[in-house]
Amino acid sequence: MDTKQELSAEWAMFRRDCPSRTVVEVLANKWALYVLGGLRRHEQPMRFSELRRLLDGITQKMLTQTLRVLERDGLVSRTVYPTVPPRVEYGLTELGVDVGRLTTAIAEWSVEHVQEILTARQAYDAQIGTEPQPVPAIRVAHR
Amino acid sequence: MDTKQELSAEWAMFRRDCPSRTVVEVLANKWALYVLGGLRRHEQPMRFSELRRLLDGITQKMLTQTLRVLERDGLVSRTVYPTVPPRVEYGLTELGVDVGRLTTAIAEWSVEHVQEILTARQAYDAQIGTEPQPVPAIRVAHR
DNA sequence: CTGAATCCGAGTAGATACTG
DNA sequence: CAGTATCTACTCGGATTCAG
Repeated sequence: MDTKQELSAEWAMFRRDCPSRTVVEVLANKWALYVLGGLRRHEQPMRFSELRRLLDGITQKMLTQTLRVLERDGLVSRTVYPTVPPRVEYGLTELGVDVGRLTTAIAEWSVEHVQEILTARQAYDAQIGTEPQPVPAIRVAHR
Repeated sequence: MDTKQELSAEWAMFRRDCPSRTVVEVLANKWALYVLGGLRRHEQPMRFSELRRLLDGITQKMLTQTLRVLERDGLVSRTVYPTVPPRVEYGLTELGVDVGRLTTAIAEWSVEHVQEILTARQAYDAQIGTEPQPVPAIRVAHR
């Protein structure tokens, strides 16, 4: 096959030019994760303002932006009802439901382990400044 | 219990003041996801430069920064060998291995579905500008 | 109600140079 | 080798205003 740098498929995903990176860049985002998680939990389409209320703290701008990106990637569906005032509903596509399992897992894991992590942070922050005891570096041949 | 806005636990994670958000903000990051994924795949501690090579495209600055954050949160362990030249190895803690399952799942899902998503993007981008047919909005009483 | 448009400060990320 | 330290360019995200 390829005579170049033999790169097993399992490692190719770490390469800069792997197209999957563009997908990861969309998913590895706080609001994208919560939008997918919120829609998944609700189990049915939600209106813009409904999502806005659920995702406490998100601005209208970020919600719009996030929804557009997810819609573009085929993870979220957008339905406009030509009424006055306008009514727009957002739901997950099949693909969105699928990846939603994963993003939801991240959010849930965070809830389950938040205490351990907060403790770790305290420990880390505490030993800052108490560490700098420049051990008289042992010399070792470096290969 | 709480007389305030009855909020079932399943929805509390979406609130702005839920501590778990600080964890999600760490995990919902491209490089954090790849660092955890890379260390997990390698199955054994990796040196700084080794990780740098694997995570094609990451700058030394971002790698250092990402590793610090993950170390602070107790997901990554850092071992310094007092040799010359210095040798530092990074590995996953128990907690890191655990969450690594989830972040790896995201990365793998991205690889598996990148084609569908690329197609969705093309479709979305194509119908931009061909859509604006202002349907003569049907008037509907609003509530 | 559902956005689009703008302004703007803060934080992010890259490139580069230097150190133990 | 494994960082730290800068400097800069740029993007993100928030606040505000306006519109269909």
